[in-house]
Amino acid sequence: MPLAADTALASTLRLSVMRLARRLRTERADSSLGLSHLAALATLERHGPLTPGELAAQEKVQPPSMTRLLATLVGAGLVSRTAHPTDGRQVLVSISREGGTLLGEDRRRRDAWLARRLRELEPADLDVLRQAAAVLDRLAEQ
Amino acid sequence: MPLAADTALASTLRLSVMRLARRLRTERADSSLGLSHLAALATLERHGPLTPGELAAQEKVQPPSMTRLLATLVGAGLVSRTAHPTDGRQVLVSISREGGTLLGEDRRRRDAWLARRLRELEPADLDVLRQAAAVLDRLAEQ
DNA sequence: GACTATCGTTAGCCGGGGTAATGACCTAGA
DNA sequence: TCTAGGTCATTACCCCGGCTAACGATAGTC
Repeated sequence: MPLAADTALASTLRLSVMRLARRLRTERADSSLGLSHLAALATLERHGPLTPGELAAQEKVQPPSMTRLLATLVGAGLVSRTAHPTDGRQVLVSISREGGTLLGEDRRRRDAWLARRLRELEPADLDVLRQAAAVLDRLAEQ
Repeated sequence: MPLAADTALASTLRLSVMRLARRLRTERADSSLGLSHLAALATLERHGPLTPGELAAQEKVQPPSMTRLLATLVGAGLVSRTAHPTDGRQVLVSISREGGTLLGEDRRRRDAWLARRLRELEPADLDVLRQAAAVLDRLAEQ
């Protein structure tokens, strides 16, 4: 009965993923910036300069929340605001050199913990994870 | 060079897990109770009656936060407070029948989405996930 | 040239986390 | 035995990061 097997797998897989996600999240208890700040920074790095509105949409956050978030980032010198070339209402936000550096460090630090744990696994397990990563991505997409 | 391969895997695996976790989290946009409430409820179901302090420790939360959280749950009739048999300072908190029911429903609802997605995968992919779940658990533990 | 729409921001609310202080109760030592 | 100190839950209060509503400035349109 493949259907019953699927729901059982769904249950255990959900718990496993959430547990590891929580662990990964807490393994970043520093950097003074919240997750949302880092996420916004990462999006800016990926997409290049964006308006606050576009960034808010990307991050699934309301514009006022993004405004406040940007105030923090600008204050820390991690992003900069520039005037929009043609539309006086809009603003362009771009990541600064410092922002890119901080992002890289944070990413490296978070990967470090997981990489250390991975080193304790059997090669066969690593292979499973390698294949699983792709499947997990397919599950999450859309 | 297995070390470089590990850090690359760490990076992609971290992103995959976090992405799926976010997706699973948002696939629960209702039930009026926050994640912390459900987590506390689940812990009570797993461990049986606990004192607020023990529960707070389990949930990695400070006691005052647990007090407030419990106030909500008690108010909703999902848990009940009883006096500690030997220690007058302490309190025992246990999940109620309604709490168990609500927990089951929430779990079922969350599993449903994932189970539906799993049904669209190849059997080989399912096998990978089955093996991966165990490995992910091992990564998260401790 | 006035009217409307859009954009970013400001003002203020709320939930859920934290620390500090409080009160009830237990426990050990004089 | 009773008193001093420790432990537990709770209360009071603050912070952070979401949200909606309201507002000022600028574009676009008739």
